[in-house]
Amino acid sequence: MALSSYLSYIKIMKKLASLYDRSRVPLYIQVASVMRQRIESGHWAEGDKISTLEELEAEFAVARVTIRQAIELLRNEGLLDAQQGRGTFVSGRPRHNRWLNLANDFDTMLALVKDNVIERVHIEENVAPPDLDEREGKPAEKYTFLRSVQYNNGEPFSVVNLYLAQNLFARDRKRFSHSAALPSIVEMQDVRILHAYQTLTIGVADPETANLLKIGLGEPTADCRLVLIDDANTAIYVANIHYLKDCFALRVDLLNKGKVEA
Amino acid sequence: MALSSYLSYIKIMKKLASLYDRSRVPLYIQVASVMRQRIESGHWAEGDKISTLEELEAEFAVARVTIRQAIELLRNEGLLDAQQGRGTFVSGRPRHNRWLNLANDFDTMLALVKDNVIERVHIEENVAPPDLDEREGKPAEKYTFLRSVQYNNGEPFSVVNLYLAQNLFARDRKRFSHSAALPSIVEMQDVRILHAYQTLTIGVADPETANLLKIGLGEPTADCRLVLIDDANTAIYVANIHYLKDCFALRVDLLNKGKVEA
DNA sequence: CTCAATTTGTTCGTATGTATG
DNA sequence: ACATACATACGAACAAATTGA
Repeated sequence: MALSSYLSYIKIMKKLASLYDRSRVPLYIQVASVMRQRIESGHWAEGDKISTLEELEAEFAVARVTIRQAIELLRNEGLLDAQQGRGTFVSGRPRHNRWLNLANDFDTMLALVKDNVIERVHIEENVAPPDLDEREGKPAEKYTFLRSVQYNNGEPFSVVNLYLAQNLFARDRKRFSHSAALPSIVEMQDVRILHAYQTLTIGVADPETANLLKIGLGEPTADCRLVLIDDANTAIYVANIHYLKDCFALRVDLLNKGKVEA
Repeated sequence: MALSSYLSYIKIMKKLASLYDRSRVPLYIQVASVMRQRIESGHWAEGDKISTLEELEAEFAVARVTIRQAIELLRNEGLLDAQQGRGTFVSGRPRHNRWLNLANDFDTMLALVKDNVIERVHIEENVAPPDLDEREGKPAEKYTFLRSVQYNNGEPFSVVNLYLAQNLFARDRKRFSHSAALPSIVEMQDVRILHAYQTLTIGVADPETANLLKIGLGEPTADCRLVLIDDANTAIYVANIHYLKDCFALRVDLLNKGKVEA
């Protein structure tokens, strides 16, 4: 059966060439993500008529029904409005979520943390040290592990997993248990912070984080690791912070030596 | 049929309570993402025996087959090795990709860009200005649009979409067409850059970006926008850069006023 | 007003993928 | 491994609404 095997070859090649082996996420969701981005960025402005189904089919190289599924998703989000015979229109813009400007110097970071509404969801004393990079100083003997959730307008936007040197925690259990740790540490006159290493990467939500932030497992998050080193080269504060991917931006004027713009 | 409607109610509630309505990404992929993260972060170290299927079923609250699908994915990536009767073991770690440290001040940015291997994939002169934020100065009359791809070890890791003021481009077409624009601009003695606004966010790959970076549509990327403002408050350089999510980190010592660590 | 072109909406059949128990 | 249910995706045909000539 030369013909049929040739046909199945075509079919397989088509499959391989498709976008599908690169991500395995349902196609209509991928398409919807891109369209959502176009609306959010203003590339498709509110009130605009977007491309026709036929054009979108061609652009994304998918079937009509798949485009319609994507549009249906965005309709439910209130972003699109499809009208038979007329076209599909942009009916709204996702609420602007980039209200949080991440800190880029210590003072800004402090100011940012001070206003945080936090909820401690877990505290455990005398735990073993977290893994540390070679540049991140030496571990203290014991730590207290604190997990908290930050809220903005009642919505969770970040989860903090903090290892705080046990001796520091013991100095003011009450305060550390109920409010942000950073200001408390800074106020301690005898604690000298020599370094505050911050590392920002893109990660994925593990089950706990996903639950606390109310997002799906494996969805991307902005992961910020903050390590404070004291004058004995001890990592007294090791925080892994997971931010919702949409809630923040990191704005800097590179010519202004790290000063953060408002 | 009171019973059957009750049963379907149960079914629906179970569905709603599941992780599924939060992300719609196939469950086994979500599970695989989390397990991949654990390996990458060292939480599951190479050679370790990971939890049994039963434990994983319980932890993720999914069926056994779903766990096995996730494990199968990671087996194909060479990260896991399942042996009947013995258990499942970590057999490798995803290649360490965080080789790129994003710049946080102008000089570092320049140094970083100078070594870039770029490939221009598109050039178009005399295009209309891009959308500008109110803080991003005034647009020039015309721009040249340049799209390029950056490579590291033959692998693409970022796509740059650059709007360069037309008059600047015209001053050295050849050089701008084949190498990074930033150094060329800095060398122009009569061009004074007053601001270099950088904004980092998490975005999603549109079709062009996905193709150039060889990733799936809608996968997360790190989006860096860089706008240079000259002494006439004109945005002479507007770049939207999409980085692969895994290739970079942004490391800063917050106490060292924006200086970037090596 | 009618006609034709355009555009979205609906449906069928088929194949494959996902998830449970 | 199996049986079941439902989701995803394609292609194609047809229906219904809108627009403008």
